[in-house]
Amino acid sequence: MNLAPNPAFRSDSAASLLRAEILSGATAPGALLAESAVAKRLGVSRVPVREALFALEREGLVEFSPTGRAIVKALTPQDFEELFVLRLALEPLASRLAAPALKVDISRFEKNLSATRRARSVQEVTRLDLEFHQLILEASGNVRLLKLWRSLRGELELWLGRLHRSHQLQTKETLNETVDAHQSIVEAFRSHLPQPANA
Amino acid sequence: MNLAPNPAFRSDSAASLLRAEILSGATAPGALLAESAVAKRLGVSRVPVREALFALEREGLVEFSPTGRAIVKALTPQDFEELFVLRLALEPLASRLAAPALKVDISRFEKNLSATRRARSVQEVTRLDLEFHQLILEASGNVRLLKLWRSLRGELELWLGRLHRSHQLQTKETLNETVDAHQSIVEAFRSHLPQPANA
DNA sequence: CGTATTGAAACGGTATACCGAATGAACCTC
DNA sequence: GAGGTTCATTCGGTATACCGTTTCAATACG
Repeated sequence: MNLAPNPAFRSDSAASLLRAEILSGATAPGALLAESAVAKRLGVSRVPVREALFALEREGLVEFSPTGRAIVKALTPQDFEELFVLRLALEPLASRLAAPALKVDISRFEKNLSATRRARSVQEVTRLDLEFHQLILEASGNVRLLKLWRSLRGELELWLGRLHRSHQLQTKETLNETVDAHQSIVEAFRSHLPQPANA
Repeated sequence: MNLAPNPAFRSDSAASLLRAEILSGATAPGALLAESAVAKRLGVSRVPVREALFALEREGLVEFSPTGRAIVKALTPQDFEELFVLRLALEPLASRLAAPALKVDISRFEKNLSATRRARSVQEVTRLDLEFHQLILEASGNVRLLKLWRSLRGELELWLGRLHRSHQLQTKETLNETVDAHQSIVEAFRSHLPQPANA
């Protein structure tokens, strides 16, 4: 029997830990992530830490100084503008691609939608919103498009987390707008689908 | 005095060499790029080779097997379709962003355009075409958009190179279509620009 | 003849060590 | 006291070594 092909690489573990720390705000924006220090703290050598930092850079959570130092990304309002423009281009594109070719269960969308209706915190809404759009991206069938979107998702989560911690997100509006928008997308998908034979 | 901040890292050199080999077709699609072998061939250790391979993966020239082996990407027609769809989404977006905010010299575009008119090989046309669009991406001011596009550029070059080597590109049509399209884009930019005060 | 087994070679993930460059603070100069 | 210099420390880039896993071909088995 084949074992799992990936018996928990240390670099993946390191990336997960650092990712959680950054998204939770435990490590401040602009903070230096020195390889040696992180390695000692996580109990591994510098090599897997190095790879974890590269991975986090691809996710947009970390950036490198010209001399190769890894620092926690500090987002500016202009960064948010850029991300918003790109979401507004990529996500509708994914919808157009997914609509005629949708092969996966529409039930996954409905499940997400009802979970969003039951959501009780703004973090939950934003998390489910991102998940909803990721479902669209996956259904688009364009793996490169999904990759591009993923490379933005980390930064979006980073930004939303910081906004939330500074109490600049309003729950009620976010929830209603999100549910309405998702509802209409699901309807559009349903109208393009062949009639389901049964439950 | 400050020296250049980057005195030619071995990992960059390794990436450049491997990139050239892959784009020229010297290393066949699907070929294994074993770290040890490449390291010995280039006269460096495995570490910089490793980083070079990661960089090439971001560029889409290399992909990793589930067990971590790096292989030269083998493109399918579906891959080309995906790339085409994304170009068709990203490049017009960049044009729309660049048109009102264009700050850089329009002369750079004109220089590229006239070089394209003088081009005498299909490789030259495709290279100048990619460069033209990269100028637009840079003028858009959206650095994330430029990054996304860059991550596709490598794969496009890979594909075009292979098409060319199998004689599936026609020079004449490509040239005329490219020049016409670029011409109209430059005109659009010009009409949105303030009148130049002088030369 | 096709299929399972096994064993050696190859490969990737990680640890450790070394080195030059970058950094920042104490020090000196004016 | 402000600005430049020096020097010890820190940090990243690279080389080398070790180990478990994967791979693949030779071999044994049906």
